[in-house]
Amino acid sequence: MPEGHTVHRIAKRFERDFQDRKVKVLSPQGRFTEASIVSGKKLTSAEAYGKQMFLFFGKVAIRIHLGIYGKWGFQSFDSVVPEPKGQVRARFITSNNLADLRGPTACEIVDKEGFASAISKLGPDPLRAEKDAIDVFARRISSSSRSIAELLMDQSMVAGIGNVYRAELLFRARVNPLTPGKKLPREIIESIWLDAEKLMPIGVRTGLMLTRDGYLKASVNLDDRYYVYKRTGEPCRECGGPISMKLFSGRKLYWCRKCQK
DNA sequence: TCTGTATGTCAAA
DNA sequence: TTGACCTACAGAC
Repeated sequence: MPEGHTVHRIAKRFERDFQDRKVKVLSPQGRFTEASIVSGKKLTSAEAYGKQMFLFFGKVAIRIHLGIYGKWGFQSFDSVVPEPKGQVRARFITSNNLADLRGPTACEIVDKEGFASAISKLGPDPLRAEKDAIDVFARRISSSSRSIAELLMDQSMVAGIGNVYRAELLFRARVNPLTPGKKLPREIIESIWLDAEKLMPIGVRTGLMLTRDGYLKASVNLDDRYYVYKRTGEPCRECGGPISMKLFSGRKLYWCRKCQK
């Protein structure tokens, strides 16, 4: 489930189970030919920036982007390392833990410059609580004539939001997704940012994108966790009208025409 | 066994 | 704007 919260969650897991340990790095599938460059070295840190994760082995890092298919699998073991199943691009092994990476868009070694270059392309990340982030976000949004729906998916505007959080944040703000950024009042833009800062940590904590009010109550059925995402034609939870969907910039955009005018 | 789908990004047309 | 990338899985035949 690769929006930003997933990547931050994975980075925490690497900190817990792999950091400060010597890690064997392999590529069972064979396509991560650079694995040997860092294999056997100590993992010094694991950092998430938006949808990208950097595993640092001293001066160099592995940059990983899950893309749309990418997934991680974790296992603990006592003595015998389990055989890899399916297409494992990269495998990380300590004495008792392993992590398998499948189907990433990016898995490559970067040096300090490569790391700097990658993060320089990103806007502020609501999960990194950077100072002034809300101002940077508001300034960028309000200086663009592109729609807010496009802008929220643009990683140079804000890092870590994807198609699900986009749909849900815009519904929660009752904003029409096609509104140009520069037409949005400043307080609405700021409220979207603050809402992302509120929702995304819940995603990190639970591993689920829980976006409805009351989301943390045990009584909420997981099938009912979204307001609009993937609910085409179903009744809006607020007004009862049908949820709309259209392909917009190649991605499915969901919204309620009545609530999000 | 085959088809469709997915929380993403990039390059080519 | 479209296709390519690339993996697993659900559901239809």
